[in-house]
Amino acid sequence: MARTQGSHSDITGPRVRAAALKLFASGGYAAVSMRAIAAEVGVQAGALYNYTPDKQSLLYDLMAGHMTDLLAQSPDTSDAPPTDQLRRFVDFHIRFHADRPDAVFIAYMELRNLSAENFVRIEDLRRQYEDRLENILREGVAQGRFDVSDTKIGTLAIIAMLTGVNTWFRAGGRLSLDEVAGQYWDMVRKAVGA
Amino acid sequence: MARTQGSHSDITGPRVRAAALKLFASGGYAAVSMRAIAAEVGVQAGALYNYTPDKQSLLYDLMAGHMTDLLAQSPDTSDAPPTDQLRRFVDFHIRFHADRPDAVFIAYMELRNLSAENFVRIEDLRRQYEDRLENILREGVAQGRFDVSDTKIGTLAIIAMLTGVNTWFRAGGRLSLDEVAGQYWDMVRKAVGA
DNA sequence: TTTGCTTTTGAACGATTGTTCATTAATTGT
DNA sequence: ACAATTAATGAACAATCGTTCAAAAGCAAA
Repeated sequence: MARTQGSHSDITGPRVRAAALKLFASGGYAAVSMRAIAAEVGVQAGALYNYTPDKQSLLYDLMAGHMTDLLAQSPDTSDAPPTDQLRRFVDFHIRFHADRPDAVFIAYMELRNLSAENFVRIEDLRRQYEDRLENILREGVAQGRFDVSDTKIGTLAIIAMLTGVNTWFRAGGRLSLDEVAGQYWDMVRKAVGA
Repeated sequence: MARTQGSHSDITGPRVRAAALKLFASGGYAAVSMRAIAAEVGVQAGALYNYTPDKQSLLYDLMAGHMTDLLAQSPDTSDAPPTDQLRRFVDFHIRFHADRPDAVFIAYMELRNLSAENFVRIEDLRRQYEDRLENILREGVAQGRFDVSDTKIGTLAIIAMLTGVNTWFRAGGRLSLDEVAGQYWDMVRKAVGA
């Protein structure tokens, strides 16, 4: 056998990325073989190389795509009051991350499996995202609305706290996403003294 | 060659665990071979099996040891006021984790590489630790000293925030551990309304 | 229907994996 | 000095790894 009935790159390509996302998230990049990804898609391992030059690029593309989406969709609220900006940031972060747990998991867990060049690219995107929150905190402090003694620490503390939601939140559980977002906003608001 | 000069299980055993800790933390369990661990120790791969039945046990023993230490050393403050208990918990958590970044990293990142039975054992230890914080929050709420609408969420949010310190804190950096611990306590105190 | 292009197979490559074990050397106890 | 025990070697095992590629088969346009 060779080419199979109904095979088409427009279909197989996305399925390869979806399979890699799912398996990398559940098993870890190093523990997932190209043959396992191929089996999830329903092809032989060799066919994957029509869609990625190698395994490393498959990981990098998933992570870069995720971080790019994060930056593209994060709200631009630069003319609103700092407290409103912060509230919208918290709400966006929780909802964006709750929507794509696999991509979030990979973006946090597989950094060490990136090549050196790919690592700095991803870290740059992450820093850009953190800077958006830090700018909000700085503006709030400058306007005397927030009480944060070190905005860098505040930024990292808030992001760690918010991203931690992904370790336990499951849709359909005890709490709705609205309730979770509301309670985290309450804690963040109090923590920055707003 | 066979047994080497000066070789002794009391020396090699700890070195095997130390090498595994270091390499698992930097490269990830799945990406580190038994031969790489052996090379770090300075022996051949076969010699490792005098100290562990298999690679999986090596990982489990490291994680179980870490979690057991965490529980054994966490302060028992059950007769102090909730605010004091929380302050001591925050301080302990930050310092304990800052002291052993490799073990912390493994305990959070390698859960999925545990066998099913080992996973539930480690998760049980983690839940015990979280329960200690939640009991503090509950007591504070019951006494009207804390304002936390859901103590389970509050527990997970605080632990995520505190453990996040390990992703960026390095001894000798811009901030001392005292300063970091102080600022996190400030944020936690405000977040729970104490 | 023929032609050219796209997509996949399936076998093969050398390298590496975790683990076992007979052998050998160093150490310890008498 | 000798015997018993401990600790390491190094070769070997089957399995699996990422990747390549000629061959084959489906598809689209003429």
